Amino acid sequence: MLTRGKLATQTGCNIETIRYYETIGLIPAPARTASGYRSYGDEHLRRLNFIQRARSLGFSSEQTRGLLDLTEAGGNKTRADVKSLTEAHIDEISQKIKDLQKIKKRLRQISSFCDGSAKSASTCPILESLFDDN
Amino acid sequence: MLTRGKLATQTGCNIETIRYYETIGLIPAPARTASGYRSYGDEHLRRLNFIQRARSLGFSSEQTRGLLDLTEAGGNKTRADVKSLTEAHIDEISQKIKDLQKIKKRLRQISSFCDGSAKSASTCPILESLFDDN
DNA sequence: GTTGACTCTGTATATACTACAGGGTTTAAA
DNA sequence: TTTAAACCCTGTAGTATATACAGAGTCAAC
Repeated sequence: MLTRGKLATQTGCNIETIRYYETIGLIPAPARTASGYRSYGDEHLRRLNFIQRARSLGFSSEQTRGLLDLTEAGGNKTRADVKSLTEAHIDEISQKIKDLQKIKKRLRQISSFCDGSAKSASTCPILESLFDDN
Repeated sequence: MLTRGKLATQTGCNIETIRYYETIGLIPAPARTASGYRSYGDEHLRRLNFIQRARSLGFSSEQTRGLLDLTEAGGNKTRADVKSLTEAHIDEISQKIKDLQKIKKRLRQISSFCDGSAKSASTCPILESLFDDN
């Protein structure tokens, strides 16, 4: 249904990256046309969208594979296995959300401070706080 | 105050990565002892902690530098500049949080499904939904 | 004052892409 | 129907972001 180029366009993924993901086994090798062109379906589209999102959120290829593997535990994983893996991922994601919210809070302070009238940003005392841990 | 090794230990950053960040200018070159050892202070510690966090959240080195630069707009940026940059970062971060929340929601569904009693995970119908966009 | 842990620099390797070259295929206008 | 643009194929090279290692110097403690 989809050529590699169309898959790239629809996902926003670089066309070469799609081939790369195939070589490292992150997306399955698609069917080929008679002339050898790759032919992708909706499954590839959804999978690639998920991979893109996970990568942009700081998950490595291996972590992303781990998330994807939850969906295809081919009989060798029990529900208990999947559950504990899933819980671990949930904890990790919760931490990421917390970290992002911290940064967002700081940025909001910066933004509202910048509503002031001074010309230069260099005198802004709140900026320093971007480094803090709270 | 801190050697490179101690900075590595306290931040969880690989010791070689610290040198790398120095070569690409992500952290400033620290003072040196008489014998040439790097000597880091609290400023380096906080900056490196922030870098680590930002990188783990999917910000590139350049994006991280952009966030850090907000704190040291050396007179050449107006408050309006800083504000619009900051707002853009806030939007980006909000999107990341949304994406993480979506994934987390799906993982929670998986987790609660796995409380069922069947032995194999391969029959779990919810797993498929990990790929969806909602 | 010697040994073990640590640091220095330079360079090599790994991971995750991204780009390019040389050639075949598809599409659509001339 | 030919032919030119646009696309796909493979292989390979380059870039970004680390990480590891080798050989030599430094520090701390026993």
